[in-house]
Amino acid sequence: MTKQMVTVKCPECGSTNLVFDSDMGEYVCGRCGLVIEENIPSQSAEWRAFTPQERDSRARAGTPTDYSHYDKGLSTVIRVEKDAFGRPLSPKVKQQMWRLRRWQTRSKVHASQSRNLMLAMSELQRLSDILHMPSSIHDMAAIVYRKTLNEGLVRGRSIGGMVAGALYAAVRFSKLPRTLKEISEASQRNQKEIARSYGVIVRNLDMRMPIDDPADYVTKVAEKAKVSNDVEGLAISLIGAAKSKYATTGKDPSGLAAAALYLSARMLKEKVTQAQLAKAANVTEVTVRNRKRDLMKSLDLIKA
DNA sequence: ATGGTTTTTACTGCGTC
DNA sequence: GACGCGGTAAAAACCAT
Repeated sequence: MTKQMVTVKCPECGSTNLVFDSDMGEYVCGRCGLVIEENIPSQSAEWRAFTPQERDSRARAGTPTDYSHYDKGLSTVIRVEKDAFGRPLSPKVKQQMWRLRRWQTRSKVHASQSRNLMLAMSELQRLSDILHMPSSIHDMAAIVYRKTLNEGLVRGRSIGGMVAGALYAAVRFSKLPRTLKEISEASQRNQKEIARSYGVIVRNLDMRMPIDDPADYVTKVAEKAKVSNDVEGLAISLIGAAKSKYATTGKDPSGLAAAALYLSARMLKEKVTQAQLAKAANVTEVTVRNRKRDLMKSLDLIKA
């Protein structure tokens, strides 16, 4: 087993003491023990295996790998002193065995947590697939979830809700223009529950969330409504201007994005109807109009 | 629970193609 | 006449207290 230091920071505890374990093909944080797998392929298992045999019989080519794999497939007792034939082990191997056993006992002690994680991770995978989440977000959500589990925050709350909350936290943290609504539709829970989970996570894990910027939503809405890049660019600068003039707080960011796009399109003589933009932004035409009025007022725009 | 804020629903009038 | 646009009033949804 070769070990080498790497320069990456542990996403969980910030320690730079990450160790690469080539046998397992994963990084392990020297301080908190978090396991991080390199290059997680975005493949999911659409089945759940409850026994190793079941897993083998249903597996596709290639193992679904994922550092969130709940128990690393360890299900046997690891002996430290002797090998399978009763012969004593060399010191080097012995050391390996200790290490393995530490992991194993750890996962045994936390058997219920492992079970929980397994369920949670397959749910997370499901959501990520539906929502086409980038793998970086998926990973981050997994880490967040692990953390909430360790803090005992899941107790008394539904796993699915907490998973969705963790995912939303990852999304918000990375300033991705995804709404709570989208996530709640993918998971089959109401928004309130997920919002509550999200709140619990943010509060207890001390996550500092960047305020969500309407400009981030412009891209998304623009794409959906199929407007040109010129319009999109103008809309972003419009929002930037409005932001510096107090006019954007407390309003639905996607509505604002839609309004900015509408104004920009009109200035550049591109034809897009309010209805199209409203639909793309998942708001009403009325909201688009209201935001448009706000924008015009705060930016002293004359009608074009 | 309550009150304040924002979004939605529903409806109306105006201009244009 | 249908369509896009602008507005309003009232209901509904949301949020903090």
